[in-house]
Amino acid sequence: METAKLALCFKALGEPARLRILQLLPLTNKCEDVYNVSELAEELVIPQPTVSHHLRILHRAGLVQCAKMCRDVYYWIDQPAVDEAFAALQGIMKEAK
Amino acid sequence: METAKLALCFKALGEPARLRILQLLPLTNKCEDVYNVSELAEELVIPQPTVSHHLRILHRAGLVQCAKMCRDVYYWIDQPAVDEAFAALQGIMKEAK
DNA sequence: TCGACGTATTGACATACATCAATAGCTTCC
DNA sequence: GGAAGCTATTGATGTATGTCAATACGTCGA
Repeated sequence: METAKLALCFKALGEPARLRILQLLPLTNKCEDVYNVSELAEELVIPQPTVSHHLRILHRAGLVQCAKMCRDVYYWIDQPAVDEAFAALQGIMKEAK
Repeated sequence: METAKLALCFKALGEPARLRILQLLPLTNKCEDVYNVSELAEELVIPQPTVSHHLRILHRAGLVQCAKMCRDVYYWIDQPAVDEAFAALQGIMKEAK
């Protein structure tokens, strides 16, 4: 992974509001009883557009995926992508002699 | 680890310039032939104050340590701290049902 | 078709931050 | 003691970004 994309991943993770969102997202798309965006906003006591903004950043970083179901949009964590980011970081750090 | 400190770690990692610095830092403080700050700056073609600024951010996040040797200051990666940050992220993500 | 609901976008605003030049603080060497 | 070298700090500047209100867009149900 190039460093620009890797930095994008960590930048996405470097915001308390987005970490709070990740706390509420499922690790797969197979889960039932999952929050849609509005429910996330209500749960976090954060305006819905702000939550949508943060989800967009997480999605652009490739850390979460989403699917539209009827009127709702559901997001979930792309755990392999998270693992890959950390592996890339380890790779960068091990370049040192 | 509280989310505020965790976000600080990832914010520190979310900058290409700082990832480039990490590429040059050793994983322990036992290494020989290691760059001091000025040599890092020269190697990266980044002004020395800018490198110092980034090192400060990495240090405040707890991701690197430093030691003063004579006139030079040497920085190295605190790998246990990096691992701990990733473990904390995994813990946050696994809170989801 | 119209209204209600869920989500994304836009615009405005304040704050955070990366970057660099200048320079201050220390340490070492002559 | 003074010059040179290494690092950190300060100040200035432009850009990036988090936050929110307003609203547009799309979907569903009556």
